[in-house]
Amino acid sequence: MEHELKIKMNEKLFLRNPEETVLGRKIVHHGLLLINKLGFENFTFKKLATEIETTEAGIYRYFENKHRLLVYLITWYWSYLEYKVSYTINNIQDPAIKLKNIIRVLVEEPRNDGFTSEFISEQDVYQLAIWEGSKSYLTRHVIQDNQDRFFKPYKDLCEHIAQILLEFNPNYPFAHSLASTVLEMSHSQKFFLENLPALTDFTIKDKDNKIVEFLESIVFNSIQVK
Amino acid sequence: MEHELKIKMNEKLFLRNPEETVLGRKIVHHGLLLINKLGFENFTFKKLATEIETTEAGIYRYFENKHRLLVYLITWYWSYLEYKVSYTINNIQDPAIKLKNIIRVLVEEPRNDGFTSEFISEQDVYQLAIWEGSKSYLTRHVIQDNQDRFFKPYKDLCEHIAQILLEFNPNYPFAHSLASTVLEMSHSQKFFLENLPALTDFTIKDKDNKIVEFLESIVFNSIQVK
DNA sequence: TCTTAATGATAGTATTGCTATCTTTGTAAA
DNA sequence: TTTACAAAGATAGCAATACTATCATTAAGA
Repeated sequence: MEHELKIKMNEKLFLRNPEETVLGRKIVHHGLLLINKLGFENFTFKKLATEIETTEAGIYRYFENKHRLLVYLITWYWSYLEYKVSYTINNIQDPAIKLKNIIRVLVEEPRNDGFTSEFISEQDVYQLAIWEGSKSYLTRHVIQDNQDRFFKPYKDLCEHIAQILLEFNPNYPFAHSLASTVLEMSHSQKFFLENLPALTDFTIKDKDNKIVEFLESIVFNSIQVK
Repeated sequence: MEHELKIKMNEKLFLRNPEETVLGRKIVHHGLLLINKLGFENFTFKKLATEIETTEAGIYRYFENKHRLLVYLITWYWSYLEYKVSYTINNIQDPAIKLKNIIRVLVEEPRNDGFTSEFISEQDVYQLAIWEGSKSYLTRHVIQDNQDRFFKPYKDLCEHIAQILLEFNPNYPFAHSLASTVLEMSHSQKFFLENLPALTDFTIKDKDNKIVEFLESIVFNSIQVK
């Protein structure tokens, strides 16, 4: 039995819910592919419209602008990750094992593992998160976007991880910062490895194992009770 | 006696060296201010031209496009940081003290401390690094830009810090990744603190001390010889 | 004084980032 | 079965962006 993952998206992210129509799903699906192909800066609604054989105006009926589409996709990813994290640590008692599982989930490129949504591919949205994730909040309207709760999935995920860090060591004073550090670095180190390898100690051959080791070492050495 | 800091910029970053002319320096100086004011996405050469009472075409004679100007400013910042790092640890033997000094230099907002260039304000370029720094490399042309050595100052700085980490513990296997983590986090955590505080454990009141503590704890717990 | 580099002034073009309007189509209630 | 209504298609248009090109003017240096 497949478990279709249904993520409740923030309604302020769109003008018309893209999940509900064929065109909407095409916009999200091909939007993701096209941003990944061109990079966010070179991506336009015009190009997407051509790709899916609709009109620019048609896309604007769903999303106010391309940044909203980006945030839509990235928040989907965070929600998806949060679900995956909850799922993988379910029934585990030992916070150390929980944390190890979480780090592995963060670092490993997702496979099609049954969480899949119909129209958002986990692999693709993971690549998007690596390349474009921080552009979702590095804007002048971050405060307003935050008030509109666009970053709630990210903050929830961070909070979740922070709570497990505190479960391990209730006196650790930087649980949230350490959680956001691990989240950010799981993307950055991967980007660096592939594009600016001098900023890391990994090689493509290492696959994900060394990044996992690195993040584990940071986490456990930090929260260890002395 | 003032020590004017002269940073040798990568020549591929510009079409005409902006340091050498009044207009060039105005472009860099006011470009920095205007990107900080508007955010990089909303910044245009047209707006900058109006600001400094020249023409768009005039600016294009110096920089191929606004991204090159961004990279120019950000690499200036990295070079400046590298200089500052070298300066602050000069004559210090103990790698632990070196590292503490470096972390403080990374986290503390620069004051006018005599390293100042004539036309680039350290405070402003520091704000730029926090808000727009990662956009300098999060592009589809990162590989080409890297081949053109645009990121050499960043990599040098990372290498420098990595070497000191290894001085402390020659067996630590993730010196470069830890160095880039500290570099990235010194910006991210600051951005989060000011804009998405739920991702941190700091408050504005804490000033920089807590971020310093946090980064110190990560670094020293990681590299400690067991 | 001549030369040349830098700047200014102006124009133009393709693309981007939208908004507006009008028509067609497909479904669903009356 | 007609009606009606929402979604999508088609088309137009407009201001801003991201450039490039050309020609005139100025300023400094040889």
